Amino acid sequence: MAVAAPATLTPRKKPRQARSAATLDAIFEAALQVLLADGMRALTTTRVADRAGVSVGTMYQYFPHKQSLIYALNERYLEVLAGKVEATCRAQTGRPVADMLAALIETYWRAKTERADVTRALYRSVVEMDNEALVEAFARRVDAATTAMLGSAPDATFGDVRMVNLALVTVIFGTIRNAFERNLSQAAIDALQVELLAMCRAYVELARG
Amino acid sequence: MAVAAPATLTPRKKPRQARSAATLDAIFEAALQVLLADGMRALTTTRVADRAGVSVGTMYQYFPHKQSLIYALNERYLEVLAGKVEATCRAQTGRPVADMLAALIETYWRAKTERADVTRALYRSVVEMDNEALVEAFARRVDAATTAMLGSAPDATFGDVRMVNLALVTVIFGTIRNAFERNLSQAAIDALQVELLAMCRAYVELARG
DNA sequence: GTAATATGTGAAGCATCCTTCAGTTTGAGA
DNA sequence: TCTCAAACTGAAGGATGCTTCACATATTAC
Repeated sequence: MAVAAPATLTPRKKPRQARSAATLDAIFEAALQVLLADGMRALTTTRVADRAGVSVGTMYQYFPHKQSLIYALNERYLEVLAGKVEATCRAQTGRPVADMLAALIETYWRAKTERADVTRALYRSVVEMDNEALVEAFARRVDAATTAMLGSAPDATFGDVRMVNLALVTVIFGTIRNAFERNLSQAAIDALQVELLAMCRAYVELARG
Repeated sequence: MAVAAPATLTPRKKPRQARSAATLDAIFEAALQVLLADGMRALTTTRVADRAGVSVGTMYQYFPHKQSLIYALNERYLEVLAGKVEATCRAQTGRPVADMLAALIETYWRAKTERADVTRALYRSVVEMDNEALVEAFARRVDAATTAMLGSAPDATFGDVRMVNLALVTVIFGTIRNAFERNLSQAAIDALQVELLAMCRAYVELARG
């Protein structure tokens, strides 16, 4: 992420020995597991530390407070997600718009599906803490990648690429999140993906010069 | 809402005198204000009671615990929202699909815009507490209304109305929520609404028999 | 006017949980 | 091997906040 994390949310120190790097990983993993198993409510410092097999004190050597742990957790997740989207955009540069759309939707959809539970759990933690800046930065990064991709399409030139891009990105991401928050059957979800793609393609058909 | 609220979330008693009805209103209003001003974090029983001008004990006469208060708050909000959507659907019965879509989007969009702050604050409270059942019921209620509306269109018959409806509803609601969670300029938001409508219309054009 | 019921009060109990720190263990370099 | 810094420990401090209950006040019914 390109955001300079607020000073208060910055980790206390970086690991210097292999041992402590492992500890840090264990803490992250434990936090995620607790979040998954028992939700945000149960995400207490003691519980995370216990599951990570370390003491609370250790956690406080890396994070000045609980919130910074959660912040870091989200940072990690969004980093990976943004990376995936960017990779897709790079791979689709110069290809037909219809392909771009399919690839973008597929990437995002799969990222959510693969670990729908993690997605949901983390999303809750984002809401609870004030991590809007993180999400904002993620959005900007993705916007840049998709706008560039769309601009490179050989079979379409848009009057206002930025507008078309905003519309597509908002619709796609919003729809996918909405789809996963309702407890739909797998069949319904799959069908929805197809419809979403159809809708985006129809829209682009209209919008291209 | 059609959900039978879980026993643990049911209010303790119903007001019998005008006095206590006013108290209840004050409590709801206070909870909303606290939520708006300082977020979920600050929503403590004492703070809500203070702002409502009653004592904590009074709150506990109506709600068995904090969570049930928040549950009731969301119930109220979703009730109003669902009512608006249903009204729109009724009004649009038998009209051209294009009009239906415009009306549905307009209704939902306006409901969110009117009090975007309330919407956001409440949404957070929904996520934090486990009020998924409430949201689920809301979704079903809206689904029923919109499906009926779509089925009544004179200028379109759909192979699978339920599928088309699911797609439209998911896209529209998802997009709108996503739009309001990013801090977009008013201009961008307005433009997005237009694009969303265009997209939905293009989709329906494809989907109708 | 009086009894019965509804409504309201708020200090105190109880539980939870974040955070610190003085002290111990482990690892790296000389 | 020895020394120093890094890493780790976990009991205890301190703060917050939910919930209760014995009591006070207001309203209604008779």
